[in-house]
Parts: sequence; C-alpha cells; structure tokens
Amino acid sequence: MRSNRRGRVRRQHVIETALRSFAEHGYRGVSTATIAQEAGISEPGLIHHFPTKADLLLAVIEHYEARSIELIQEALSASDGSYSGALLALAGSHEADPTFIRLFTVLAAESVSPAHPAHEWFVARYDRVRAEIADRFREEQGRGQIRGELDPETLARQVIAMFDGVQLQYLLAGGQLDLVTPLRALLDSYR
Amino acid sequence: MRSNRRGRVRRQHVIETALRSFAEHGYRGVSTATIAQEAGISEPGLIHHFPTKADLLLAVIEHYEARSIELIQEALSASDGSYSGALLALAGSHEADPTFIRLFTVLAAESVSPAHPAHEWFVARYDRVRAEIADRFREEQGRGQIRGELDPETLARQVIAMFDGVQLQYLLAGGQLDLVTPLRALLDSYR
DNA sequence: GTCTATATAGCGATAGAC
DNA sequence: GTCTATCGCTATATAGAC
Repeated sequence: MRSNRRGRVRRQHVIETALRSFAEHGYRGVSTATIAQEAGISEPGLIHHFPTKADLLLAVIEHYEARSIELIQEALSASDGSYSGALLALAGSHEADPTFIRLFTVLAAESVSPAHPAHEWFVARYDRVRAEIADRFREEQGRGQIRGELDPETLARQVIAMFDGVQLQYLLAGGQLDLVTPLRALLDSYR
Repeated sequence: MRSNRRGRVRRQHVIETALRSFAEHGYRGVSTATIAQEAGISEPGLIHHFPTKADLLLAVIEHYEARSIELIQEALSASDGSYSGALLALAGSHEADPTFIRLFTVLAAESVSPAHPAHEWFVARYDRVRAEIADRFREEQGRGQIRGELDPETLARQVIAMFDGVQLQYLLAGGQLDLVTPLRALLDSYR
C-alpha cells in the first residue's frame, strides 16, 4: 500500500519532468536516459512505469490535456460567460506558464509526420477543438454577439491558427512578444 | 572542370533530397545515412559536400529561402501590386507544393529550442519578415487601403500567425483544409 | 570527388538480482 | 518497485584507398 502510493507519486514526478523535457526539445530531441536522470531515477526504473518512450509521451500529453481543460474552464468562469473573454484569459494564463504552449507548439508540428507516436492524437484533437469552438461561435451568433454573415467554421479555424501562430512567435522571440494583442484584435473584428 | 560541374549537380541533388527528408521528419527525425541513401550517394560522399549535418540543414534552409523569395515576387507581379492579393497568391502556390510549408512548419517549431542548429536563423527570419510586412501595411495605410486606426505591427503579427497556423492545420488534416479562406477573411477585415 | 571500412558514442529496451 | 549490467542497434563523423 505504502509502496503503491510512493509508486504513483514517482510516476507523477516522471511525467512532470518529461513534460518539461519534451517541451524543451521535442519527442525526438530527448532520450529516456536524460529524462530518467533529471527525474532522479534509473532508466529501467522509468521503463517500469512506461514500457516504451511513446507510452511516456502519451501519458505526458494526457496530463497536459487535463490541465488544459482546467485552464479553459477557469477562464470561462472568470469571464462571466463571454467566450471571447475566456479565450483571451486562456492566452493570458499561457503567457504566465510558457511550458504548456511550448509543449504543444513543438509536439504539434513534430507530429505532422504520420510516423510520429502522437500523430493520431493531434489529428483527432484538432478536429475536436475546431468543432467545439465552431459550436460556441454558432451560439454567440444566435445571440447576436457575432455578425451573422461570418462562417463559424472559418472563425474557429482562424482563432486556432492565431493561437498557434502567436505562440510560435512568442517562443521564437524568447517571450518578448505578447499573445493577447493579435488575438484580441481578431476577436474584436467578429462583432 | 567536368568533375566540378558534376560535383555541383550532385550537391544540388543532395540538397533537394534533404529538403524532402527534413520536411517529412524534421532535422532530428532523419539521419545523414538515410539522406545519403535516398540521394544515391554514400554517407562519406555526402559529408564531403556538407561537413556536418547542421551544415546540410542550413544549406537546405537557404535553398528554401531563395525559392520562397521567388514565390513572393511572382505573387506580387501576378497581383498588380495589391499586397493582400500577393499574400493570397502565395498561400495558393504553397497549397500546390506542400513541401515548402511542411519544411517551414516542422523546422520553425523544432528550432524553438536554443540548442537547435537553425534557432538563430529562424529568430532572425521572423524579425525580418515581421518588419517587412509591417512596412508594406504602413504603405497601404498611407494610400488609404487599410483602415487608419489599425496598428501595422499587430497586423503583420496577425498575418504571419494566420499563415503559420493554417499551414499546421493543413498538414495535420492531410491537405483537406484550404489555406486561403481563413487568410482572405483576415485580410478583408483590414479594409 | 567518391568510395570501403571503421571509430566512437548514444539510443531504446531487456535480463535478472534484490 | 528499483536497481546494475548489458544487449543490439543506429547515430555522426573520420581514415585512408582509389
């Protein structure tokens, strides 16, 4: 029992260490030996929890995804139901903790290759998020908060593209460019 | 003399082969042995032309950059001086030849890591392109083709972000999403 | 300028003791 | 559940013949 609990704690610690490593160097840019060393564990000790490197990657991504859903829900409740406000709040929270956007930006591009272990995951995620955002915009359009002649599917693609694009700029500029300004200008143009 | 010419031809052939490989798998996802094999040359033969793998990468990037400048100039002359039209024509030509956007999308994200051999190159390129596009928008604003209250620097960041973002969507969707529609909607909102 | 052969290091993963 | 030791493979790069 006690060893099970310690095992879970250590597993969680490995995930958080790997998250930072994958965010820094991508999946192919870091070795399991390096992650094990940074986590203060032996390489077979790591392999005990995650049989392959790809298993570790997917565990990290699921961890990110769960945290990401927390962030968007926090943003929604903090912005009194305004979807545009929630998206801007989400961008602001990403600025405060760049690890997430780093992980996401690096892995999404890396996973463009069909042979990448997270390829299917990212393809499915982009489909799902695009549909979710389009639904939200349709609702706002129904309430008259978005101009009627705009296509919600195109707006969803624009918002996702703007998010990803400014995140890349932010990372390449070493955090010197803000995420919020270009996104706010886009969302304002929808009203 | 004849051997020099044959050497240049083979060097060019290696660059084009490596371009496709780096575009497919990124810098870290492909080995010099694989590239040499695909180019029909031995690995030391490849190393003779490009002493290190990083040298090969930079040669590929410079090749891409030269072609990219050709494309944007073709787009400018084909669109009768309209900058927005040229950007849309560029997006259209990228759809016709996905290798370029694949190379650029994969390598830009990979090079976010300061240890990546193309890191400085991409940082400098993003700075330069942002300044160039902002200048163009300032000119159009002076001619009354863009609304006066918009900030050219923000518009430049938006256009670059939208380009990069829809390219990522295009690649993850296996070419099923077009590049032009979200970009056109953005550019239309500037007038 | 291109080859065969090889050096040297690091990779992901496994075997078996404790 | 974690360790030491090691396997089998691939990586980038070099030496030296032609």
